[in-house]
Amino acid sequence: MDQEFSKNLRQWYRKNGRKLPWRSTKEAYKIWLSEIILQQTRVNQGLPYYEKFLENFPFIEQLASASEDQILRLWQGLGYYSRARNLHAAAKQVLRDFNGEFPPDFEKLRSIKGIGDYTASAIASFAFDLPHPVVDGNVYRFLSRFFGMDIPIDSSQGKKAFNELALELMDAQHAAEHNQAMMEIGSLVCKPISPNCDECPFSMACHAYLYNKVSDYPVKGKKQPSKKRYFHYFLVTDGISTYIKRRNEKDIWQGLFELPLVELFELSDFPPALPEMAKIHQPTVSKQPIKRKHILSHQELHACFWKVNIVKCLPPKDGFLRVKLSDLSTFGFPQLIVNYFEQEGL
DNA sequence: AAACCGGGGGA
DNA sequence: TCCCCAGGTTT
Repeated sequence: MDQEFSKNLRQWYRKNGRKLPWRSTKEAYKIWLSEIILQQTRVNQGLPYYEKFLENFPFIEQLASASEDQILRLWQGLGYYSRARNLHAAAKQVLRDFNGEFPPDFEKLRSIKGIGDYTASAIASFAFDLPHPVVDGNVYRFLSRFFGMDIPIDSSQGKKAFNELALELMDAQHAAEHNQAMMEIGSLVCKPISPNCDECPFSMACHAYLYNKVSDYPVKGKKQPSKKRYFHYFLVTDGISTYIKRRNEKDIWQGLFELPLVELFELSDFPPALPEMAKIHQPTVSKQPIKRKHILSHQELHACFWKVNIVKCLPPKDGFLRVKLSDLSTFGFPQLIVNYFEQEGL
């Protein structure tokens, strides 16, 4: 334990830290909710979702008794939808196994769906003041630069090394404030690009700063190239209803809904075979599709949206749902399709 | 250990 | 364009 380091850090934090809603509570439920939402998500992007979820589910009982579809609908647009499915499972798990209260115990927290090392440490420290160090992207970067860590942060050995380092630096008497401060200085000062070393209280002892190698840290492993995929979506409608289907495969957007889809292996400017339900009543296919490129972190999606007008939407089959156009907003869709609906005025 | 899983914003 | 974000689960 390095009390001097932590003392300086926390002093900086008390003066410069942001006031955020989840920092002004000790309720484990609210802290947990914020941590799940903020996984791989910027504060400004997650903030409205945090408010929205708390309005709909002030207590964990209400979240647990909600439908997964309702949760996915509220999560729409935030990405990494397994977080939403795990959120629901975790709420039920806490009710069943822990009587509705998050346990003040790292290993028990760690056993809850969607809670890994970081989130378990965050809840343990923020809600219960237990001395577990949080190591998120901000902390990796700050420690990596300050100590000149040459081990990749995304390797198993790297994670272990940074965890041990963060534990040594922690003042166990001030776990919550120390952890908030570690992340905050990484976020506000020790930024990925052009960090504010001039105003950093630790620059005079920072390895990367002293050797003018700030941009060399943190060291990371290789990144995988993104794959291209080609989607043709069909809005089959009689002006009143259309067809949608839930994605259940082990693939992107699991649990969300989408339009009838034909996926091709290469770019094509004309529609492939129409979906089954569009082949009746002399379908009128739009001459030109609406094209959209949608970038995920690991995939590049090229989508064509074809509008198919038919006389009447017959009852669905093959797992499709027939829904009113005016009810589309009650289902959770990927952002790619939400954007298309908006362009169509739906 | 490596692959997979979204969407947005800043430089 | 590329990088990164209050990471976790699956293979």
